[in-house]
Parts: sequence; C-alpha cells; structure tokens
Amino acid sequence: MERSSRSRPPATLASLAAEVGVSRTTVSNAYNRPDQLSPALRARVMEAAARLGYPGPDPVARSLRTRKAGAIGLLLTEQLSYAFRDPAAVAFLEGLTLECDSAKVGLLLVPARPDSDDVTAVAGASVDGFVAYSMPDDDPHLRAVLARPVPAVICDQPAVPGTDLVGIDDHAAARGLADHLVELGHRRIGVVCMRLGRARRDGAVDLVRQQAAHYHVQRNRLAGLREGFTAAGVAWDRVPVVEQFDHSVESGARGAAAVLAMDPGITALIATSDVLAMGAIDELHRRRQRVPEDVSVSGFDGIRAAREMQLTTVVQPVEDKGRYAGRLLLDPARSTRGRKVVLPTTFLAGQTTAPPRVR
Amino acid sequence: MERSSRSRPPATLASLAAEVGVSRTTVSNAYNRPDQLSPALRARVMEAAARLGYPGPDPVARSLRTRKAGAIGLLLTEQLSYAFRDPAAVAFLEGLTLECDSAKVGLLLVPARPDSDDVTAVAGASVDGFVAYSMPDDDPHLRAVLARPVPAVICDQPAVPGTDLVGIDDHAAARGLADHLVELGHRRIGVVCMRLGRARRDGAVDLVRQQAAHYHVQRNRLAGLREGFTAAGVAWDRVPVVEQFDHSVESGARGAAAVLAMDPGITALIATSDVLAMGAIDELHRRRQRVPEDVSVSGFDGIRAAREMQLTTVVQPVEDKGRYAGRLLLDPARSTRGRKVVLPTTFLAGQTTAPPRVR
DNA sequence: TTGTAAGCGTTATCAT
DNA sequence: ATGATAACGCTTACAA
Repeated sequence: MERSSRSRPPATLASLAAEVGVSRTTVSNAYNRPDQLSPALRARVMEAAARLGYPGPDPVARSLRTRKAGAIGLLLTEQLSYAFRDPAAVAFLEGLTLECDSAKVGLLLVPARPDSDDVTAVAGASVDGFVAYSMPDDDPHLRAVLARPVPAVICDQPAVPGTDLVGIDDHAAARGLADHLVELGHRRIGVVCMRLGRARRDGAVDLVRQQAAHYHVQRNRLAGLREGFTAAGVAWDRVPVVEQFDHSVESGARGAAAVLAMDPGITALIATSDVLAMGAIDELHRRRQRVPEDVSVSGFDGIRAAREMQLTTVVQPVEDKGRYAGRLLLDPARSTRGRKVVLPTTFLAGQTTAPPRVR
Repeated sequence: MERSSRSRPPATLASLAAEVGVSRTTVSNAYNRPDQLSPALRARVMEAAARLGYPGPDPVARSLRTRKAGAIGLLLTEQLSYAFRDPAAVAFLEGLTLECDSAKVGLLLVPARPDSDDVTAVAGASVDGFVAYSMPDDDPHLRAVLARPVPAVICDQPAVPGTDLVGIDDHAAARGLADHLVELGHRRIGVVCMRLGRARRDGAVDLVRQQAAHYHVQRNRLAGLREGFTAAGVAWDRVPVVEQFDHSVESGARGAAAVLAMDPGITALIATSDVLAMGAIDELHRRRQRVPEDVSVSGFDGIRAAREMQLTTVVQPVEDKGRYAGRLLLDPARSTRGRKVVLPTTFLAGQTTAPPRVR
C-alpha cells in the first residue's frame, strides 16, 4: 500500500519539483504548457505527482497569480432557495449557465436577502464579474457589486452609467396589456403586483408608492397599465392595486382576495407576473367565479405553466435575458461599457380574458 | 470631481498603507479586526480607502493566505441549463443553498456534461469542498472531485470509502412500489427508466445492462422492481424495460411509446421518475387510454406537479437531501469521514394506479 | 528545453 | 495599539 498522502504535508508544485529534481517552472509547464516539455520529462513529472498525491496546481494560487478567478457571480434578490421556485428566475439561470458553460467559467450564486444588509458575500466573492438580476435600485448588495473592480451586467433594473444592461420594455408591454383589456371593454379592474420595496409589506398601494417603487420592473409595469387605462378614461387612483411581498401562487391568491375586498365588482384582474395570476385564478375559482366569463385575468412573463393553461400574458424571452447577460459579461472584447440590450416581448392572447359580462 | 480610480494602478492594501503612512498589518486589521485599532486610526484608513477607491481586501489573495475559499462546489451530472429543468434537482439545490446561506459560504455550480471528459472545471474550482449530486459511478468528473484535497459529500451514489454520503434506499422503495402493483393484480407491466450510462442511448434494456447501470439510483430502483415482481412469479426478463437518456416529460412519452410497442397488453407502466411518468400519462391519453382504468402508471420522487395530479409515487425528501449534504460538508467538526445519511421515503398511493381492467 | 527571479495581495506570528 | 517579517502556491518574462 502506498504511503498515505495525509501523513505528510500536502504536496505543492515546489515540493514536486524538488522531488523530481527540476525547477518549479518545469512542473508548471507540465500542467499548463505540455508542449514546452519533452514528453519524457513530462511523464516523469506526472508520475511523481501521482506518487506524491499532488492534485495539480492550486486554483486559488493560480487565480491570484493570473488575476482570473474563472467564475462569475450572480446576484439574486432572494434567498437562493426562494429564487429557484420562480420559473422565470430558473429560466434566466438556464440562459446564463449556457453562456458560462461555453465560456468555461463557473457560476457562483450570491444571495442577497432583502432583509439583510450584510454585503460580505459580495465583497468576498472570488469572481471576474457579476450579473445582478432584478435587484431593487436601493439595494446595498447591488451597490457593493458596483463597487467591486470587476465588470457587471445588470438585468431588469434601471440603467447605471458605465454598466451593461439587459432588459425589456416593461412599460410598453404593460401598456399593450392595458390596451387589450380596454379594447375588450374593461373599465373596472384590479391589479396584483410583486413587491415594490425591500421591506415586507402586503396590501393596497397608493400612487405615490407605485411611482416610488424600488423595483424597476414593477414600477414600469404599473406605469404602463396606468397610462393605458388613464387614456381610456379610467380613474387610476380608484383602481385597487395590491402589493404582495412573496412571489408564489398562494401569494397571488391572497392578493386577489385583497383586491376583491376593495372592489368586488371588478371585471378584470391584472397580475404583474404569471405566478401571481395563477394564484388569482385559484382564488376566483374558490369563489365560484368563472375565468374569463365572470372575471378576466392576465399575467406577465410567459412561463411554461402559464402558456399551458392558456393564460393571457406577455411573453418575455427570459432565457435569452440570461444568455445576453452572460454574453455581455464574458465578451472578451468588452471595450465599450454601458451597452444596452432591450429584448422584444410578445403579447399573447389566451383564454383567460374576454369581454366583461353584460349585466 | 474625484480623480478616476481607473487612471491609476488599482489600489492595494500595501498602497493604501503607504498612503496613510501605516503598516499593511494595520490596514488589514482595519478591515478584519476593527477592535485592534483605535477608532481614529481606523477612520483615517477607511477615509483613505474611499479616496483611493480601494475596494477592500482582494478575495482571492485572502483565500490564498487563509486557505479558505469561502465557497463549496456542486457537481451536477448535466449541463447546468438542463439540471434546472428537473424539479427534483431544483429542490435539492434549494436545500443545499439553505445550508450555504446559513454557513455564509457561496455555492459554485460545476457542470459535468456526460459527453465531456474535460475535468478542468473541477480541478480549477476554488472551493473548500464538493457536493456531487447523482453522478454515474464511472464519471471522470467525480473522480476528479475525489482527487481534490478537499472534503466531499456524495449524493445518490454508491458509497466511496472515506466520503460522506446522503441517499435513500432506492431498492426498498422500488420494491414497495412493485408490491403495491402486484397486490393490485398487475402481472403484465412495463418500465421506463432514466439513463443508465453516460452515452446517449434510448430503447430497450436487457438484464445485463440493468445490472451494470452506472447510475446507482436507477440500478437500485430497477433491482427493487425486479425483486418484487419476480417474487410474484413474473418473469422479469420478459418485462419491457426502456431507457430514456433525456429526462423530460416528452422523453417519458417516447419511452412509454417504446414500451407499448414491445408489449401493447401491459396493465401497468412504471416510470422511475415522476417527470417520466407524467410523459407516460400524456402518451397514454394520446392513445385514448384511460389512467388508471386501462393502464396504471406510477412515478418516483414526489415532485410537486406529480402530487398535484395525484400520481402514485414514492415521495423522497429531496430538499432534505440537499440540506444534509450541505450540513455534512460544512459541519465544522467533521472529524469523521465516511458518514452515511439514509433518508426515509414514503409510498404515496394516488389516483393513477388501480386493479387491472378485467377482460 | 529548462532554470532564475520577481512578484500576485493578503494575513499570521511575534515583537515592540 | 501598531509594525516587521515571512509565508500562502503559483505563473511568467527573461535568461541560459
């Protein structure tokens, strides 16, 4: 049996070089530039490495020397465990990882819990760049990312000078949704939206809070809706708008209940995400209301489950968002910063919206 | 306007120390041991840091010195983009990230594509440990993980001496499923299973390949099924078993079609995962077969979608698997290696299995 | 083809 | 409370 490598101090490149009787350079080359060595010598080095249990050059030491971490960080607005429950976030991850795969860099998940201001995870991440996904504009983690001397790409957020950006035109897409409902004849509506700030809060939202929302995406979607309905003569300040901190089907149901409590007579319920819309439909069904005969419901995102149930929604290319984010960040020739990629969305008329019931 | 920090060589701890006129130690302490400094001096250091645009100690250099990467690696058997489509894998991730969150370590995703033997991502990952999730026993990436001089936890895999393990008793759980179907009266059955090896392959699987499967989980589930049906007098070598490389609903449908082509007279179709079972049900419905009246179907895993559709399945605590994996790896007092955590499973009789149709 | 020498930026230890 | 010194393990001009 071989001597256990655990009994000795672990082998290093230097100790291996000493063992073989060559310089450290040679051992380094054996690993990193095999063509710079005679095959025979390389074989001797590798044999000795196996014998000593040398696992190859230490990644951290290499990173320090080469100034390349070989990974990028992804800043997520949620406890990680939570993010994975959101199909849109998962699709974004899919796209991003695709690009990481082909660039051969790792992906380090960096959670940014909204209830924590501890930024050490961001400051301590050994990465060559960051992607920030849908962070509120006042988040300290986001600031910490921008403070790091590495490139960053932000996604679904307001532009930051000198930082690449990927997003969609939430305002226009929401406006299209509003126009669709207006055209169908809806004038008495309600809205369930995702969280507007970092502090937990559920319930009715007045116009001031809508416009001051720290989540860019929600702010713009609400603005687009407001524009569309205002243009149709709807008094927006009387439209019940309910914010739900949690993003889940159950939360959508609670939001719908809150809206209905504020105005039981609405003919259409607009959710700013498909997940919330699905919960809203659940709640309506529990109340023996038919969708769309009694109440129309619309979502946003175009996640798979929503499309399968024929939800009227706006389909956005979430996976492409991830791909573009990765591409911008990993682009070897990133001479220009501050690039913007605005992806197209498509309105999808499903089976959950119809003209309001005539009474 | 401040002088741009981009114009100068980036500040380091040393340059900051020189600027302030103190030693490097003092600057280091200002960041890592604030109590070792007079508040006044610390304030001076921090002020200078802000002025010079010093972003704080470099994570890589710190890692080299402290011999702590502050992250763990997760080895996944798939292209990452693929893994996120599997609800069970996502649940595992959820559990693992929960533990990472509370231990304040990052999670580095390391993809191990089955069609690639390139192990550099594993060798080059700056991590303090690895979790390997459901890798085939002959995978070079897995070997590379075990070769790294950091602790590892393996999940859903055969035991490796000296390495912690988390898993379930797949054999016993599958046996229970078989017993359930036997009891209902099923003798003519078919099986759709997940991939058994790293090479792409779809179609009928003979006993030799079943027993030689490189995926421990699939091997054991098949063995459990075989044991149960053999005990009931079913000739297992005549049971159509079909392997599907891809793990998706569509793939499950194709697998079901293949099984039905081999024996159109089966009364029960067993899938070794819920995702495959859902596809099988789709395929049966396309053929105007009712489930369970015409054909019974069972799954495995207990993912949310399966439970919602009342699939007969085995529920395994996937999220707990992730939590235990993280806990074992991050356990500060990991004196003992080679620990085993075997989690319980529960059989769940749903609405998709019933006695075979009488003819 | 191989070796020399100079860092990469930090923290631990020990001294003052 | 602050500082001097010595690593941590590696890569890479450049020289031989």
